[in-house]
Amino acid sequence: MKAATIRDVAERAEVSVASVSRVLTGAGPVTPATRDKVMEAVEALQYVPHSGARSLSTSKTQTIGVILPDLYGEFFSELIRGMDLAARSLGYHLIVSSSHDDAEEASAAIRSMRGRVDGLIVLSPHLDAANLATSLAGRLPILLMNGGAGAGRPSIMVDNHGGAVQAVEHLIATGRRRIAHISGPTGNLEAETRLAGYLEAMARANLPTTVVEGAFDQASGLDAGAELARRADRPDAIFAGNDMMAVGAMLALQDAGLGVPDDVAVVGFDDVPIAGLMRPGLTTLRIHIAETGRNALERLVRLINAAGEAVADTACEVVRPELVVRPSSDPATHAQTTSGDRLRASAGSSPLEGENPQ
Amino acid sequence: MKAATIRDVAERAEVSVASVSRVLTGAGPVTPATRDKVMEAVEALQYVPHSGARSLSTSKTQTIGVILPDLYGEFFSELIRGMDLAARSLGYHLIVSSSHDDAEEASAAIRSMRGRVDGLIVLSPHLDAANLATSLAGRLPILLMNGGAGAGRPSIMVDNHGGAVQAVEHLIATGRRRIAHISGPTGNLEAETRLAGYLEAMARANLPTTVVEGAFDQASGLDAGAELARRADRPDAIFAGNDMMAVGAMLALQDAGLGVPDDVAVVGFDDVPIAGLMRPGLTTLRIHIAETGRNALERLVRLINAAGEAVADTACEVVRPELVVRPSSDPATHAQTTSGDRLRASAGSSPLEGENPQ
DNA sequence: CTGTTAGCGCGTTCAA
DNA sequence: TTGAACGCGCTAACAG
Repeated sequence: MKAATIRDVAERAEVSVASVSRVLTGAGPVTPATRDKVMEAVEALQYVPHSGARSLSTSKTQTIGVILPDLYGEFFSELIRGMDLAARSLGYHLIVSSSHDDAEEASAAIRSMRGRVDGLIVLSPHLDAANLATSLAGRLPILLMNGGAGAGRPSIMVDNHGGAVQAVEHLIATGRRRIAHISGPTGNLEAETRLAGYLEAMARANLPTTVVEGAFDQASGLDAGAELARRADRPDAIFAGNDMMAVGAMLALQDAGLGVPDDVAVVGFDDVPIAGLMRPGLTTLRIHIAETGRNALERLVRLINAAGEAVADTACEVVRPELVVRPSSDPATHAQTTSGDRLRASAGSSPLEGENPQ
Repeated sequence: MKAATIRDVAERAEVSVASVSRVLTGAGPVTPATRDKVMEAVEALQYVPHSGARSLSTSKTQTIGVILPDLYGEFFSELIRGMDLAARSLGYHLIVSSSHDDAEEASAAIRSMRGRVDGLIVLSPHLDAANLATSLAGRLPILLMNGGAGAGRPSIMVDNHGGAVQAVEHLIATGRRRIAHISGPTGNLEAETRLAGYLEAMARANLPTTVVEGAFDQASGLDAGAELARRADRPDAIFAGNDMMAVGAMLALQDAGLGVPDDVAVVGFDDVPIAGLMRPGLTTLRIHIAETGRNALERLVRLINAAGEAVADTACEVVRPELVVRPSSDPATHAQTTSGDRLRASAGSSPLEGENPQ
């Protein structure tokens, strides 16, 4: 009744377990005759190697862990999709662990990964957690995507500052002056860097700043948008710290009877799929999210394969967001986007398209 | 340089490995004195138990595998989010494996899970794969969510037929008569059941049917919507097989200069987050996606814990979708939805809200 | 209460 | 080319 082991196969095939192992792993010399006997037994017994046991003896799990703060929203799901695609093609499995708000939880999650994964990708927007990660992981290869706190460690980060500056400069260039910012939560590195970029660009242009703190989700964007809409010195543009808040803000503005972009322009960050589906389409800073995920995973695998020797890869790779102008900030783009091309482009802009989705 | 093992800890603490194990697992009697010695050594050596090895000896991995066709779109990400939340609170890890278009790929994925997981949740809209799953899994507890092909197996399925009927009846009740359907891809069980529901409801009302096949993604919804908009006998309502296609169709209609819902009403299926964020808000059939995911995981864990004995759980749990009327099908709801309440409700309608999202 | 030992299932030397 | 034996790191019996 129990699942067959390598020993059962060996007995039935009347060979040693070593031969079975050699046949199944493809390594080592094997006579066609014994190979056939083994394969026959494997078929008959419906044998499938126990990957846990294999891992223990090879000390390779062919699994990589992904630690992230949450799984909510399109940003993370796109990222994971890219990672999963890469993992599949490289023969790796993906084990995800989310909902790590604070550093303590995150480090516990990291700890529980030992012996379960060959490497880790850590997305932690909290500085503390990032430090903990590097120390707790021991000799486990780690790739940081924590928003910039991975000095001297292999990492990938988005140029949040540069992106924010681009956003603000775009708004200024299109004639906006009272530009408000809906920031991400305090303590979040990405959020703080984007805020800093906004402040710097505004200062450089000698414009007054307005900041409302959000929480990187739609609801907080809605609240912030509503608040800004009520103000006496209502802004003529809003730069939100991410797309989800931008979407919320846009709805709040519309609900308040304000036109986007006529009364208020809106710019987001990330270019999640929904950004191109909103009406008006949301101007944003495009990160090829899925592709970035794929890239991260591939780099980690490279790191794993080079374990020990080449510690040369200690660089921080920077992803430069690209400004995508859509109607939410520029009425001039309205015309182009009345055809379906925009949606198609939006859906198919990444090399990593899903197949057969439901 | 290598990570410390239980033996290293035992040596340093001057006790046996058994005592170390007892302290760490909490099982078995231990003197406070030895406990302290062990803990000291654990601290000093930064020891973390090797979960792979532990799994091998306990034959429990504390990991469950999720096999799904794709990771694209909000449906799956929401589902996984719910599962992940439940897994965390139950002390389980989640290993996801997607992009299994055909039955062969899916069964390969299932096979590779042996020895790596304690149970499996399989979402396969292909009947073949479902059958394969049940046979390939061996003695591994399995929960099917494949759209209805899990006769006699623990499974959860959505009442796709009933949902489709609800959608059509709603459209008829609001005065629509030329109701077209954008179906999911042929061969997909969910798609076919929803189509059947549409056909049946239309036949019952003595109305002529129009069906355009889509692929459950936005792009195909866009194409289908454009085609329907061009037709001489343009429909006055579209029921799409899922929300993503409904969104695409809505954009195509708007791009064609048609008003939603004035010229054409649109209804989707699933109630993914974006449904409530579209303008107009999309009428749809709500499945509490994340909650369903959580429920699935909890049930599988129950199955795992009862392994062997109670094979009583062989039921097919049915999730009944609930019609959520939004402006895309009913202008009358416009008024209520100009306030932010709708968004908030949409974002917070599930008990499973994410925290600290980015 | 503690230590010794035998597996868990597999890969992998090392002789033969 | 093959097979016997060892070890991966840990838990769980069983003695002491």
